[in-house]
Amino acid sequence: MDERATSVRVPLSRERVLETAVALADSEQLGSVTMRRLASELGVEAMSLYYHVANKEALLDGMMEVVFTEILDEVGAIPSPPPESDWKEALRARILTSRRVLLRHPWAPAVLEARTSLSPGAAFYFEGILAIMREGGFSYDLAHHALHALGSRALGFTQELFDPGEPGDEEASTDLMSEMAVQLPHLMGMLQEISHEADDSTLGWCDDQTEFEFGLDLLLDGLERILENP
Amino acid sequence: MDERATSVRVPLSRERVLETAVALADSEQLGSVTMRRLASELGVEAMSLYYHVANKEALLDGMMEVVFTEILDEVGAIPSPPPESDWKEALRARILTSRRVLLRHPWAPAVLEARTSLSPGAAFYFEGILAIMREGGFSYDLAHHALHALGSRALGFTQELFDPGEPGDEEASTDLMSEMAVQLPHLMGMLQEISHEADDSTLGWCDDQTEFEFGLDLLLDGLERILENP
DNA sequence: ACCTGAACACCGTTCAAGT
DNA sequence: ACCTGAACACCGTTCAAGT
Repeated sequence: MDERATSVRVPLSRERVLETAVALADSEQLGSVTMRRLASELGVEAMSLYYHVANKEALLDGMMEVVFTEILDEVGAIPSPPPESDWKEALRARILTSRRVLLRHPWAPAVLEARTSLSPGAAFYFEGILAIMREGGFSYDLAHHALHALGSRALGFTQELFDPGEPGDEEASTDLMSEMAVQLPHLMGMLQEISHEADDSTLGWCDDQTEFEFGLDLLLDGLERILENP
Repeated sequence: MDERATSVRVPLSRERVLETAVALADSEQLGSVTMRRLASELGVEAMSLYYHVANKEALLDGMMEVVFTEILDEVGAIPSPPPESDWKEALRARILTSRRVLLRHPWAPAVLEARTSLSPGAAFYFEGILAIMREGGFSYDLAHHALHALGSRALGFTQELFDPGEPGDEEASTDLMSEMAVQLPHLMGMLQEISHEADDSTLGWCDDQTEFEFGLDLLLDGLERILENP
């Protein structure tokens, strides 16, 4: 039950610190990862962490390296693109693989956006993306534009700007609803139509995976057009 | 010089609190907006703020409402699209206007992404976007896909995942550089080519505005194709 | 080499109290 | 009605000290 009860105390190490931090963020949330809480999870005092990690920023960087290692592992499992192969399919597969890993670490996108410098793990990931693009005939210039256009989609995520929540939820005050319908007719129209369709969809209200792939394919198709008619 | 020296103390109000908070985040950074700091900026004790604002979360929501009011003001200044007009141009103009406002409030995207519920200001903004799409012949279903595909681009921003920094900066250790060139040939190739081109570009290293418009047009053109060949 | 206790300078927030 | 002082439970981090 209690790890701290084991007779031989496992000594701390940078890896153990980072992996415990990742597990903590996974099972609770990023906010739960404080130096004190993480230390207690490891059966140790907060200050001991500073022996293995420079400060909290370094801790977050280290957590991201753990995630990138996972991504690169899974992406490496994909057979590298056969020569002259379909760059679009290769990119799609790599990106959706990265997405699958990030879905296991929902806190990672927020950390990633806060970091400004390019970490080694990220560099290797983008190296792979660029290799596929070059193989597919992209100039460095087009590849550069493509990376910006994809943005976080190149890593398999987009941030939802809002969560429409359950329709008709929270009191469902008909007054408020009808007032909204008057002031926001199109928004209400869309929400109603979408919520109706949710009935025959499998993944509920807004199927994020479907939406992600829709946007991704829109961009990939657009890049293909530019590539073919420069 | 010092507002607190004026004989008549301007009483606090929700508006004054929110506007001061926005100004503080603009001139410094979001991290500078603490209850204590904001209070001292207003010549008041931290606890006084709680009379006008429920808590820090409500303060951030209020700050976003200030920003959305600005966006809606500027967007309203654009003549609403003449009937049967070009939806693509109308969308583009609206989105680039929102972007111009957000560039004045660089902290706003981060706050927006942290919030989960749809604020009134955001609702009105998206209502306008949807109205243009519907006018242009979008079904609610396509409009819904389009909103997801655009993501934060609908509001005029994308988050840069990393800042490549000055090339050859930070010691410019040729050892490190040549090692990177071996392990990351495509990434280095792209960065070198891009940095060369920066010389005849006006906006420096990576012209964000150009990149933003490139990605935006890729998506708008893609949507147009879907609309015309359903 | 590795871990710790005490302390510092910060947070957001409460509560009872002042005018 | 509006503002405040003192206090609480948290942060990350330092530093000198223990083994």
